[in-house]
Amino acid sequence: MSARPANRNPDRTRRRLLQAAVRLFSARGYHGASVDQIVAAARVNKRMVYHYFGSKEAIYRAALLDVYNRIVAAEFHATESDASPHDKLTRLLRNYFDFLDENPEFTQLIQWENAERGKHIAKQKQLLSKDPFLERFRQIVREGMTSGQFRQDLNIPHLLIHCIGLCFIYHSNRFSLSQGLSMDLGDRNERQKGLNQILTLIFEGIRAPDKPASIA
Amino acid sequence: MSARPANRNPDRTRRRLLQAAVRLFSARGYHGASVDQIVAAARVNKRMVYHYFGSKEAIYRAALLDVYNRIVAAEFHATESDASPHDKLTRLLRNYFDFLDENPEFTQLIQWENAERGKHIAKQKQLLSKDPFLERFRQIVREGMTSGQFRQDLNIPHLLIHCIGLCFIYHSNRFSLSQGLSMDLGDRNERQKGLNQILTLIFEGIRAPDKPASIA
Amino acid sequence: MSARPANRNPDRTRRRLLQAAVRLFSARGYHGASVDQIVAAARVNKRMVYHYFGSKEAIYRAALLDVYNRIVAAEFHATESDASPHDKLTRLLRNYFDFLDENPEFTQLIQWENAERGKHIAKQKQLLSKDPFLERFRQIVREGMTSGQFRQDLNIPHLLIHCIGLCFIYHSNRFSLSQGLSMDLGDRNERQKGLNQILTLIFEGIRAPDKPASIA
Amino acid sequence: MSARPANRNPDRTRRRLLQAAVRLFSARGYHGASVDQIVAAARVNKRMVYHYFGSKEAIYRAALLDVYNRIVAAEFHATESDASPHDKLTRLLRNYFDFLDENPEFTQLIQWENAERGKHIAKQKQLLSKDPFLERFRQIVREGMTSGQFRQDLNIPHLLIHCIGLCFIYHSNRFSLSQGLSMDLGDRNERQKGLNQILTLIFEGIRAPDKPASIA
DNA sequence: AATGAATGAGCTTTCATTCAT
DNA sequence: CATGAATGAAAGCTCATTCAT
Repeated sequence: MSARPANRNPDRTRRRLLQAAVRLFSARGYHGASVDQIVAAARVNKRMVYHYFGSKEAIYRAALLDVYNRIVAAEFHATESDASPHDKLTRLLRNYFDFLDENPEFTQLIQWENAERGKHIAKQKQLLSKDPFLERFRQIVREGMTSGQFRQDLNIPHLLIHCIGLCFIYHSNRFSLSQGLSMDLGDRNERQKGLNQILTLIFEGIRAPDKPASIA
Repeated sequence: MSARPANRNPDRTRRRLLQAAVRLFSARGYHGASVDQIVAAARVNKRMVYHYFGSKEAIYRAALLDVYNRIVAAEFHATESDASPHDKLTRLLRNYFDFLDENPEFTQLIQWENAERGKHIAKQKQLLSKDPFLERFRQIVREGMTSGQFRQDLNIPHLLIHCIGLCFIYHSNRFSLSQGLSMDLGDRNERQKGLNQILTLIFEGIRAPDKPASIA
Repeated sequence: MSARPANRNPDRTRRRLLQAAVRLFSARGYHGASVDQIVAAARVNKRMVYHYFGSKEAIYRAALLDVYNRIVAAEFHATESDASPHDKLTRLLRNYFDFLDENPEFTQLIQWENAERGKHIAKQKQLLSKDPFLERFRQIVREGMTSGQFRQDLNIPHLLIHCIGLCFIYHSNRFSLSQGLSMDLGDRNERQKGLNQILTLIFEGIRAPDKPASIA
Repeated sequence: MSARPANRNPDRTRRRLLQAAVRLFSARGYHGASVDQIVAAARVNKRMVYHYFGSKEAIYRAALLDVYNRIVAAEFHATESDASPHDKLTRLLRNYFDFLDENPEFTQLIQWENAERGKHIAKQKQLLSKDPFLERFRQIVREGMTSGQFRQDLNIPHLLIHCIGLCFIYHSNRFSLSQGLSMDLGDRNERQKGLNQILTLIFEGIRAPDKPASIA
């Protein structure tokens, strides 16, 4: 028979903390965001961070895991199995590009994390173990190579890196490029223009030498 | 016959501070590196940071400017004017890729700075005003388009972004990719393998449709 | 059976801080007293200043408010309603003079604050809104004017300033006057001697021209 | 044959420092003004403070002495010897009131110094030894007492304190009074209105009981 | 005479964390 | 489960002062 009926809501408290952590860590990085700011944004007691997560680093890793789960959930699976490798890959890349577009918290946390030389990723074994994008990419490229539509000498892991690089740069270096090139990469139309040329570049770059270009 | 001969050397003091700042800020970012750490690394009195630069943010911007000056100094000019656009571009991209390889402080500071949404770059007007890589890239691609060796429908700014993205990703996302792909992008050989495929990709991707592939 | 029984007492901590702040700020002024000195005097952790008040300036304003509340609490009300205006005013002035005498922290903080051109007072709206001394003074002087015992041409606000000035100077300029006049204004008897002449001065100065002097 | 002809001007340097010190110490007090601010305002090298004065406290005392010299220089002597004590005193008080009005640096430094309990005055023996206002005041009041125009029971030192208090309060408590009385004591007209009533108060207060009021 | 470099102690404030209730 | 008090260390920065030239 407590005086205050039910100010306790463990799920909500934890969820709020995690949301605030994702927001602030992605915006300011590990050192740039303080525990005080997180609990203020989540409007919960500071002690709760230690109750639910244990330390600042732990809640940071939880935030990292949370955004990773978003790309896992994305799955990129909506490709009909009877489409051509070209069409499948087009779709996959568009989906990936759009995912980055729509999930700036993911993009930014990855960038902070790489800037810190993967310090926290290394301690979080679950991470990146089964990125669906990676797996689907491999399958499709192999299929294209087997069917003879793609070049035979492709190094798939590096090609994957190239695709990621082509998409990622629009977010990771958005500010320095915008300033250096006097254009606004914050504009979505500009980014979509970039994506279209990325697709041309990739497909011209990987199609088998004797195959015609746009048939595939 | 002074007791301590090493005293009183303003140039050296300033240089040491800047070096230490470049090193620490590139490794840990603005919030991750403290003034105390910088002066300890530079082995000068803390007060000197404020004497020579005025604030932590000011020495950070000085560090940013310093690494920018390195890419300006690189110039990438060693291309013979009678070479083909293909050869020129190959050389330029190799030089750029190698520059990133050999200047991790540049690469990382750019990454931290973009992670902070270009907060400090915006205040430092000198920055990126005349990146030599940009200019040379434009010239060469225009030449290739004019001579008919490159496609006519290329969007040059975005193509530049693509090239930068293809090179940058090997450094910017090195740690998350290494973990996700179970390969070591810290290995230079691996990166050079990537660069070779980048060149293929680019030149297949941009050459004019009816031109043969490897002649250019 | 706790080891240290004195722990964990928020009221006491806040109270101690405020007391120490009043003491030190009144003795040394805003810039002359440091947070370190205040927490040392209060024997609490330095962090608590920011926990309870937020900043040095905020605890200074709290100290200012605290001493103001003392003069509000004084009220100066012990005047019988059937006494003459002369007697009432005598009593009021004696009470005010004695209040300044017994509350050097009030006197000094007001002086510091005026020396700083009222910088902090301006931000603290609660201050001085209803000083009881002011109100009672107005009432009594009006009564004396209405009854014809005081001059009709009195400017009440300025008369109030004069009374305050006559009392305040014994504290505000105590040190420069003591030195210049070779007398010790720190001596209470000396001050009471001054008060007696103040009363003569005031009542001779304000009584109606045709009224006899010492009857009233 | 020095390279720089004559950047040396010891008098000017010292004068600049002293001016800046008077300005800043009167505005912010001893602890509120820093040596850095003073040399910045004086636009001279910081070392010069120690060259010409020796320490921060020494230049503060020099500033104190400088403003004291201003009241010494004022002298308040322009009273014709054949005027009545009443007229002489009127003139003296007006001059003093106006002096305070026109020398806020004097007024404020005295206030800071008293707020610090005369800490520095005590070390500066020259100060206040021969304040001309004090001496002239004594003479005039004695003359009025001897001639029978002023009361015989006046305590001259305290009367002097009263006069100073009546004048000083308009400056020393200007800010707290302005707020408490909802009037602007920064306005010169308002202050002159106060001065007029001060004169009435004083002369009514001190004139001999049987003498008519306004003849003198 | 004058300069600017250099210093160590101290400033106000914020950090991540733990304790008591 | 939840709260707010409490802590010591460290943050960025300024202090008055001295040294070398």
